[in-house]
Amino acid sequence: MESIAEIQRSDSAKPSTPEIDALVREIIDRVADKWTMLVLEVLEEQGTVRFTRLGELVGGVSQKMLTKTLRQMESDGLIVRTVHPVIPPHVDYQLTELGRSLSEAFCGVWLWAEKYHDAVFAARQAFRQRQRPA
Amino acid sequence: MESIAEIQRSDSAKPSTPEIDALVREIIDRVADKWTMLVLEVLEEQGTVRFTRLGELVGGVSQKMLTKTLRQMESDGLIVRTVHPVIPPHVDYQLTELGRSLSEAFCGVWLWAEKYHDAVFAARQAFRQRQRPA
DNA sequence: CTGCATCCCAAAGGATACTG
DNA sequence: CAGTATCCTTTGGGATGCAG
Repeated sequence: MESIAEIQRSDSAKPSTPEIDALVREIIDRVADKWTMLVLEVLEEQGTVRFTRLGELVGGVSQKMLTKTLRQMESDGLIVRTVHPVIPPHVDYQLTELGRSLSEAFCGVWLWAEKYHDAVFAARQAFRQRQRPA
Repeated sequence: MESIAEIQRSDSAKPSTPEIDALVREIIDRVADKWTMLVLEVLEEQGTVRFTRLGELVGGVSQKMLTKTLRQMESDGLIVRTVHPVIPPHVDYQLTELGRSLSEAFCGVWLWAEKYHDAVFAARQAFRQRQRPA
């Protein structure tokens, strides 16, 4: 197993073996999802939330995608889904410890967006100008 | 319609006005993109990289999506695109200060993925078991 | 109320061929 | 080399109807 491949990159900042890299990639792909992040944020702020309310708070999500996203997050261990066997049905969602940790990790991006959105919009405008030189 | 709904959120941890919220949402939508994050990471680690090499390092990206992603990132002020007018053409990309700051912000998610990917996979397996009770 | 199933359309994305 | 243009497949996502 000790091939040359492992030795030659001892200066790498991250000790990413190809296999770990693939795993991490898989997670990033999954997690770098619009609805996942928004649901995560809502649950972080609101605690325990019911299905319909969650859809309202997220905003602009179809119930189809909401269901899909929630199932996926549940499968990934980010949230717990609790069904109260009453009529009418009552289902609520909340973050797991894992979910909270991801929310915290993503917080940096959120703060970045809050801090630099105007810089981004300015850059876009400048870019458009550059593309249209009369 | 709702009457009290607007007043009751003065205790929110984040001072998000509806307008800022929409802007931030827009940025998150844009930035919570698979290829954007991967390109960002490659450029963070490698510094200045050429088009083809970038595609190789990112891995699994079609040149169509790579081009699209790069254009978008350039427009958003995350990267600079430098064209060297030689034959054959030589174009390289590097992060701007803004791009580096986003990379840093996203670093938390990266570390999260590295730390918890096995927890996620375990959760998935447990979930599958739960769904197949005989 | 919560969601699954279906139909259907629009957008994302891959493969390939071609150009400066 | 660094794209653009084209075609085609996959996925996203809205609408509706229905069940528990």
